[in-house]
Amino acid sequence: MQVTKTLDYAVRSLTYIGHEPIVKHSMKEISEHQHIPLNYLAKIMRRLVKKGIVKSMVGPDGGYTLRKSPGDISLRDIYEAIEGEIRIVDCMDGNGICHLHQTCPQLQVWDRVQISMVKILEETTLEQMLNQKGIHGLSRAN
Amino acid sequence: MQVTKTLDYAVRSLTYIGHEPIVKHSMKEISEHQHIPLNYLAKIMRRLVKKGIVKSMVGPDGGYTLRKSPGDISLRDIYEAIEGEIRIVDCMDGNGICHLHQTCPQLQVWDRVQISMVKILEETTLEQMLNQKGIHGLSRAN
DNA sequence: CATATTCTGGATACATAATATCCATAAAGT
DNA sequence: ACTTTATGGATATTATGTATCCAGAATATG
Repeated sequence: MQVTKTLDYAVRSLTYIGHEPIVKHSMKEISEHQHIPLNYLAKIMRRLVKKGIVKSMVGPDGGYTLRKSPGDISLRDIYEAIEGEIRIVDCMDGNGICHLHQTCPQLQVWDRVQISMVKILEETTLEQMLNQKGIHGLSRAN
Repeated sequence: MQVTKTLDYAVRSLTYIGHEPIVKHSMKEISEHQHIPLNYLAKIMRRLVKKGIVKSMVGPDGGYTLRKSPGDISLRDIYEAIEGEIRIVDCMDGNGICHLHQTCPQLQVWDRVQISMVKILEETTLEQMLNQKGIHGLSRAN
């Protein structure tokens, strides 16, 4: 139940690019500024390209730009580009039927958790994150 | 970002016991009825014992009972017994300082997600789950 | 056209965590 | 004594996340 490093890398790359959405940013540049292993970043960027979140230009002076405006990129978009469809429980087999029990006492709770999470991710845009610098000392639920 | 099988096992065991909270249920019995590998279940039960969620009796006709009433056991209790403190991002090092950036655009969102999740888990008791049989076809956020 | 630069795609290796198994021991009932 | 059941720790197995490598394609520049 944790945010993966990979997703963190993706968000960091996008916020980095998002600060100058028009300028092209090369993988090398992103990698260095955000401390992300270059080769791994390559893999991440491919997924973001494939999902239409960033645009890529090959060749010298190539790099990446945002394809949409920061306000039109939700964290859900990013999440799903990296991790695939959001699904916090994996209790369903191919037929959508749990082979153990016809009735599952847990399903409803996890569903609520997931729905609430999706809602927040959907409401949060890259733009909002870009405007959120300098916020610290948040209350953590310990 | 997924519920682990282990946590699922724990909840299933507890709902199983919770149906007859007074009766002692042996690991063997739970294991068979809930299709959980016996030895693995042993490990899980130990944690639930240690956290005061179930009570154990050794010897013939031994087994487990709930230590508290189902209404007093929250899913958060179970989660934390199994997984430890809830923390969906692991971006903090020992000093609580992110060594990469002084300002993190993501932190606030993940915090919101976590808080909302903790809230739901805290509000949900074992009792509620026990009364939730037969609920199906929930809307999943796809 | 030749060259350097940068992204692409797939294969592969490595690390870490989740899951599972095993065994020797202690507790307790008959 | 003997059987049953939980305990504790060690270890193995598997899956997933993370990282590396390399050959190839696109493209700008001189």
